[in-house]
Amino acid sequence: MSRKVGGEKKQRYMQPSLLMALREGPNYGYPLISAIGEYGFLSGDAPPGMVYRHLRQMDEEGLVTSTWDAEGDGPAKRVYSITPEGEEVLGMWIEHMEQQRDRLDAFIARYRKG
Amino acid sequence: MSRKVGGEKKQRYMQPSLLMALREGPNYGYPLISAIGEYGFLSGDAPPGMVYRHLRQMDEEGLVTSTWDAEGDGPAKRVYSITPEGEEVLGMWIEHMEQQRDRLDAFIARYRKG
DNA sequence: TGACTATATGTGCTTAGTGGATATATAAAC
DNA sequence: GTTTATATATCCACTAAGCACATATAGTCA
Repeated sequence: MSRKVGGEKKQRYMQPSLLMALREGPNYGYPLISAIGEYGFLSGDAPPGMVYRHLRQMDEEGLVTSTWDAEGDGPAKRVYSITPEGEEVLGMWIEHMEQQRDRLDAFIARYRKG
Repeated sequence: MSRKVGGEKKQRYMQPSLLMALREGPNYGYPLISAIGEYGFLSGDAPPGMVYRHLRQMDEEGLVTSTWDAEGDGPAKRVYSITPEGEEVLGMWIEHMEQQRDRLDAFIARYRKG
C-alpha cells in the first residue's frame, strides 16, 4: 500500500535552508538548489520554481539582497547575499527548530514508554 | 514586525497525535482535541473541524474504528479506537519523526559551528 | 548562420490542506 | 418551550506546494 507517512503538508524548511546556504557566502539560484538538498529536508532537489519564488520573496522582505553577475558563460546570474536582517531571521528559525526537535523527542519518548 | 517564523505551512502532526492519544484508550472528538494539544505541535487547541476531518479520514483508511456511544448526557459520542493497522502507521510516523529530529539536530549543529 | 544545447531565471495553473465560520443534533436546565 | 451545553459535521476562502512551461543568453557545430 505504501502509505505516505510524513505527508500532510511537508515541512521543507526552504527559507532557513536558503538563508543557511547563503550564510556560507553569496550564491545564485542553481547552486543553491543542490546546496539546500544537502540539509535533508527535501527528497532530492527542490523544484527550481519554488527556490526562485522563495529567493524573490526574501529579497522583497529584505532578508537577502541581489545583484546581477554577467561574467562567465551563459545568461547572467542573480547573485543573492544574506542581510543582517536575514541573519536575525535565521536565528529565529534555529530557535523554532530547536523547539520542534524537543517536541519530537518528547513525543518519541512517550511512544517508547507507552 | 513579528515575523511568522515557523510559518510556511506548519507541521502539526495531527495524524500521529490522534493515533498516539488513541493508543492510550478509545476516546471521542472533544477530549481528543485537548489531548493532542498537550503534545505541543499546535499552538492552543486544534480547530474541531480539522480533528473530525482527520478522524473520519482515518476511519475510512482503517487506521481507527468508531462506534456510537449514546450513554451519558447530551448527544451521542462517536468513540474511536486504534486498529492494528493504525498502530503500524503510528510506528512509521515515529520513524519519520526520528529522522526529522536528526535532520533538525544536524542543521542546528551546522549553524552553531559556522 | 541558424538550429541545438546548456545554463539560468521566472510565471502559470492545479490541487491539497488549513483555518474558521457555520450548520445540525441531542438532552439537560430552568 | 426556550436556552444552554455538548458533540459532530460541513462549507468555503485562502495559501502554498508541485509541476509544467515560458523566457533569455551564450556557446557548439554542422
